Amino acid sequence: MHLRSPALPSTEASAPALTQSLRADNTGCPWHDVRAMLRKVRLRPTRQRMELGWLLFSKGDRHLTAEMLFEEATKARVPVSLATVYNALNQFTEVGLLRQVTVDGSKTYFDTNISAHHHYFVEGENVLVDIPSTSVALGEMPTLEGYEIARVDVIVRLRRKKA
Amino acid sequence: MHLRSPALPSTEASAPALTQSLRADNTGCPWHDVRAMLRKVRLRPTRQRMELGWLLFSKGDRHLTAEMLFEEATKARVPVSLATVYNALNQFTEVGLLRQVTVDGSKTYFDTNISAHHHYFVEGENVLVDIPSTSVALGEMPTLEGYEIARVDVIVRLRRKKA
DNA sequence: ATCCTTGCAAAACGTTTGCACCTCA
DNA sequence: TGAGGTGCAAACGTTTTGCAAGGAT
Repeated sequence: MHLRSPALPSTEASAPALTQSLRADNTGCPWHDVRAMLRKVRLRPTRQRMELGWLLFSKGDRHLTAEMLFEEATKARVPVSLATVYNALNQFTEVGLLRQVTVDGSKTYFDTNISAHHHYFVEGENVLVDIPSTSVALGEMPTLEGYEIARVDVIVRLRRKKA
Repeated sequence: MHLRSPALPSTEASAPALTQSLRADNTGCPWHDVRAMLRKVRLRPTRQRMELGWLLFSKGDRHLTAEMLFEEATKARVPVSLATVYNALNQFTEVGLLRQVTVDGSKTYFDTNISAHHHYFVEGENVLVDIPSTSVALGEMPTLEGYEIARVDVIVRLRRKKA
């Protein structure tokens, strides 16, 4: 899975996520960055979290499932168990380093881009692509009394146009 | 689960879904309606599908999981297996009588309101509430070349405001 | 020294499927 | 009667958890 369509803009080529918000202090040394990042959110900089953090945040904005990250770690000869990948992803999400994107109920995607934005989801290919937040104008959103808006998720489901 | 908050508008009180689109031919006799509905979509009007259709569509717009519908059937002394509930919900969705709403990856909700609209999701309570389509103004939506928009899902996540 | 994290395997969860029996047209 | 639906239990894929061993401060 995770086929990248030629028609889709590259989502992996934007500015490294390490330079964003919580993940500031970019000095050019990735190891230092991930360590600083982990310190900032009060997670012990263990070898596994460092490696996973590096895999996640050194390549721009990404949309990964636990399985994808696990495979990537395996290919990169980073010894880590799947359970630890799940743990790390959940912990990173809890402290706001990642954002969960729910798209079809079967798989959970984690987005390294934690700024306000929405998503294309390409049906059949199961690829998530960011929509720049400026492209979507949400009108005023009526809130229910006693409640406040925690987040607004917009998913634009695309299908390949038939010629 | 499925707690209904007093602050939320009743979602079960709108016009019976049976009167909508595919589910037209409302003559006031529910059994006749469900039977007609099933005939229209070429599904055999078996006892289970009739009962489930009745439970689903005779109470206005609803957001149910398979488990919820199964419980409801059980309480109503309708003998049906969970597998059959899943089958029926999936078949109803395939033929356009229901719409699936994915909200958090763990459970799949089925919405009896198949017209264009979006949802509130109340965190913690796990309740879905329709947002009238007129309340949300989506700006122009850039499509990717070679693709067309299949659907746009908007989920406004609400949390209880702390006093 | 203490608490936290890891890895593994097993459990949990929602959902789907295989198959014998039943039922609707 | 025959295509198709049902029920049960077992299989499934994803995610979580319990626990013993290892690592961080």
